Amino acid sequence: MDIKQPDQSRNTILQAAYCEIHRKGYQAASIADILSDTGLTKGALYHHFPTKHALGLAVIEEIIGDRLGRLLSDPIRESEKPIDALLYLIIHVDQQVPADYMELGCPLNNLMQEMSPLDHEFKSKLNAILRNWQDTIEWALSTGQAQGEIRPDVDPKAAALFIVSAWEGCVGIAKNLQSGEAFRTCMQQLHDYVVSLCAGR
Amino acid sequence: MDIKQPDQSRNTILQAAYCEIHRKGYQAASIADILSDTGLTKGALYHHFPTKHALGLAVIEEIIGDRLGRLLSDPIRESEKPIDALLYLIIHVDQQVPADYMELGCPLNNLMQEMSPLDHEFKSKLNAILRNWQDTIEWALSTGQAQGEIRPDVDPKAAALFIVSAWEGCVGIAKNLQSGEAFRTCMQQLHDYVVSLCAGR
DNA sequence: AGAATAATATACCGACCGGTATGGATGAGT
DNA sequence: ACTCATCCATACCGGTCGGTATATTATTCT
Repeated sequence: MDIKQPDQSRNTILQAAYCEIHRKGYQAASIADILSDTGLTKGALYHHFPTKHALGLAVIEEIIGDRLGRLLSDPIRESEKPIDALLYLIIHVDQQVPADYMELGCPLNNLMQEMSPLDHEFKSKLNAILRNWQDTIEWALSTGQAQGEIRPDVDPKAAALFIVSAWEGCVGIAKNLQSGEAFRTCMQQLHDYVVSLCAGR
Repeated sequence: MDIKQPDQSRNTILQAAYCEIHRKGYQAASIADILSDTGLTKGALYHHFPTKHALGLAVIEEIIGDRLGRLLSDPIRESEKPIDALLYLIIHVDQQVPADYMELGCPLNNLMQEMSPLDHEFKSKLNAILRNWQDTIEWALSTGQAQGEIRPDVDPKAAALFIVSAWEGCVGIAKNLQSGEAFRTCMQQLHDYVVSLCAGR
């Protein structure tokens, strides 16, 4: 046995669990398979996490929420022209994401589809992430209205809800069709929708 | 034991499997639970279906495809003004569907999300249903163009792909939020998108 | 240095799963 | 009425799952 590194072990398990869950879903992800990739065993896992359920929640909070925020919210929040940032993201998000995302889909959406009707803790944590994303887009639309870019008759909250819904829908359909081509044409249509919310069109 | 009715038994099992899969997903749906609702046993099931896999495929082909076609394609195909039929469906589909659809989501989308990356037979059969739906909407848009309702610069195939994607996205998000309200506002935005494809806007 | 505690490995358990083997009941054909 | 294929129930199997009990090793504290 090597040196014991609790924090690193915990993180190794979290990452492996994330990958396994992303590939197979939460319920089909087996503890044994998660551990086989790492050099660790059940003793380590059940020392850091009381149950598989807790491990799943930790993956959501500490990995998925974090990554999604960094990828989809931060660029918009940090931009002075959030609508431009949003439009840029819609078109170029497929280039900023690991290659397997196309075939495996969005981890957030996958888990929501699988677990939200089954477990209310999963549901609330996943919905918090979704809400955060939606709020960001709503903020972008409101800011766009203040800047005169977005038409004043647009309802930012409703439009933001639709954008995240359509976005996840595009990812899901592209995953089923196993087609990056389909994803891009689909996101191009979403791009056109957002443009249709802009003033002077 | 009662009188033997092979066709009815097969159909009973198919329906029970459909409900169980709709509630829990394919992998989490257990043979025992499927049968417990019906009065039948494994002997009956494995007489009519060689494996759980074959049962799942039969559910897709004989139930899901059928229902989706009846609900979402036939009204459009049979209408003389398909765009109006499409817009009507987008707004009123939530009233034409069993109550549990809101919390359980679309059976087609659920299965696509779960199984398409895992099994190519599931994927191809599910994609065939999706393709059929998309083709219907593409046909509606093309017909709309011929009737002068839809702008000529609209790409019917791309727009149809986006509509089904966004549609499934709306259902999925509404399922996670457990909110019929969210579903309706979301579909209203999809409605507005389709209207934005119409001429004279 | 010694004691206490944290961290990890190993072996094991009961529950459940999909699937099978077998046999009995039913109905159709002759 | 006898045969035979269809239909279905029951008991059982091997395998996998999440989880536990326990022992051992590493670290930290006194």
